[in-house]
Amino acid sequence: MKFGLLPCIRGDLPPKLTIMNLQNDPVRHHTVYITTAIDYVNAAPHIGHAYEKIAADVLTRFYRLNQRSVFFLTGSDEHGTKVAKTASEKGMTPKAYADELSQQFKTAWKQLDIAYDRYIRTTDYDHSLVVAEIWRRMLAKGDLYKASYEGLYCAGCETFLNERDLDGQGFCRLHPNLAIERVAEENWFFRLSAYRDKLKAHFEANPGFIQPVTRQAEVFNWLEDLCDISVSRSRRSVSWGLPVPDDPDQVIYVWIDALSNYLSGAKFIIPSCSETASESDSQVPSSEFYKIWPATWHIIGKDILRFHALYWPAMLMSAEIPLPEALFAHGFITVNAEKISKSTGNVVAPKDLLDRFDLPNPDPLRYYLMAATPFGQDGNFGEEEFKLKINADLANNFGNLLNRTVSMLVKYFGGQIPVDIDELIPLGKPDWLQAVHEAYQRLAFHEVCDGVIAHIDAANKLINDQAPWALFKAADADSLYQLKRVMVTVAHALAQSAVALSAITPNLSLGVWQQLGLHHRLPFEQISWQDLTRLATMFSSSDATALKVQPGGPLLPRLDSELVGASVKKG
RNA sequence: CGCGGGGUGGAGCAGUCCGGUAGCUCGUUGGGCUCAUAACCCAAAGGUCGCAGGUUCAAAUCCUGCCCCCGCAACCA
Repeated sequence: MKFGLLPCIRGDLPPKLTIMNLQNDPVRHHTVYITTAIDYVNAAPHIGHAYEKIAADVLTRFYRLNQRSVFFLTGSDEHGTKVAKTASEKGMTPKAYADELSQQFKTAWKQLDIAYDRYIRTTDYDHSLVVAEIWRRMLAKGDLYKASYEGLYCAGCETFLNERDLDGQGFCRLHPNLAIERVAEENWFFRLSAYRDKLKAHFEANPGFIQPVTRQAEVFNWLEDLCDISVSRSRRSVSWGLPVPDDPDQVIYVWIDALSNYLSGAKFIIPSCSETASESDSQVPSSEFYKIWPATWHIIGKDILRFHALYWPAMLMSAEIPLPEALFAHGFITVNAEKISKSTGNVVAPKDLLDRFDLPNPDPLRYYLMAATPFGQDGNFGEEEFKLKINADLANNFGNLLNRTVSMLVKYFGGQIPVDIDELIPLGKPDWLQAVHEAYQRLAFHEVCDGVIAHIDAANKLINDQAPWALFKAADADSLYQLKRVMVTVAHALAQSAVALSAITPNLSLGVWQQLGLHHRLPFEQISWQDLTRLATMFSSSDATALKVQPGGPLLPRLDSELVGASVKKG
């Protein structure tokens, strides 16, 4: 028996959809709202968690670079049986345990320069108010009903399964070693099936809603047998969770609780000063809410697409709240081609990884994760690949270009960037900046990296072609003028590249900016993407004040082989 | 009829949705340069884009069938 008490109606699938950018409207001044999945606090943060947060952070920094107001939310999911169980094994209260783990996540994100605006915890007070409010709205809409039934409960999935979810022996396909329990209890259900047509209509009207597009067919498949879902548990089976309003024997099911975090994070309810005051004292939603909501991007893992593409929009429709603009489901990464798992011992804290390679800042890790795999596909973090990629792109190309450029500017011009030239030498593809910008908007971060590195390549080639050292040696007027043009062109390319890549490598980009002596003219924090096209004026004769480079040594030391001698695997 | 991902020069990968000279990094071979982080630049070798049909003027890309690989107890994005 399906847990849906209503029959499932099959219907036509939406036609194949094409990608469309809904997020690029330049005239929009509404805040860009970016969220990540909230991490379950039953395990310490690892590189897989970090991957998603880095991507969201990159996107956030990109929008900020474009002078958009951005609100970036991340956080943790802290309710549920597993947390309560682990906490009790450690002799802690669930809350104390969640405090400890969520602090670990916050620390990890700080180490990776994840610049979130709020870290939400599902144990936050305002979140509990939001969940209750959403529940009441869904109830008032008539979309929640109580039903008694006997269902097949899988403790591993923490959910009830359909017959067809079981294998031939009557076990859950995902958890074949766990016995399926026949549970009869009175639970609350959400009338998800009633939203099938509305969801379908929404997908059709908003072809960019589910990204990447390769995921759309999967969602349409699920749409076919959309059934009502159980949204509560009895308190005796799940004690650690938010209570169902006016039904204290029931605890709200994890997804209603977890998904609502996106509303809480957007200040759906701002609690009164006194916690004793009821939320009814406040305006709901708060006056701040629609300054942030709807979400521009929900960045999620491919495993939770179902909940975000179906349950979440239906919940919002039921609660009469506008839907988010888009979801982006990324892939999973393996470590040295192995799935991240405790049993293989390859669960590595991001900080440990930085330490192992003796990295001065998280930029190489951020860069590798963004550059090595198209966002949306599965990827791998391989130590050897990491070392090669970082050395090739960041040390040998980017860092070394800066180093040789600054060195020559010192040697030939006493460190002054010569500004008395008429024009720069054409370099690279004319529209490369535009292409990179467009790649950011598509979350095609690997294209961003490729595009910037290609421009840096072009600058390296220019130096070899023009041989500044020969021009300097020739010392005639024409040669010296050409020498200036070459050096300024390269410095300009470096500056542009640094800014273009700064969403991914904020620390390295700042280093470039400082070494070129640009920081005093235009503080790095104040640069916008629009400045990139005007940057040339800083290097032209129209601006008479000379720029002086500030040599700072190698931007990023090469990763030497002995540093990776130690395996990522830990005993 | 479980679900999903993938098979592109020696290695690792883009490109596939919207068909039109097969691209990148590493490696290999030869050469160049000396400003620079044993770096950088040039050139060369190396691919029947898993197989077989089909559509088309044209297929890595679209359609059909097939083969192979990977993940799916728990931990776990």
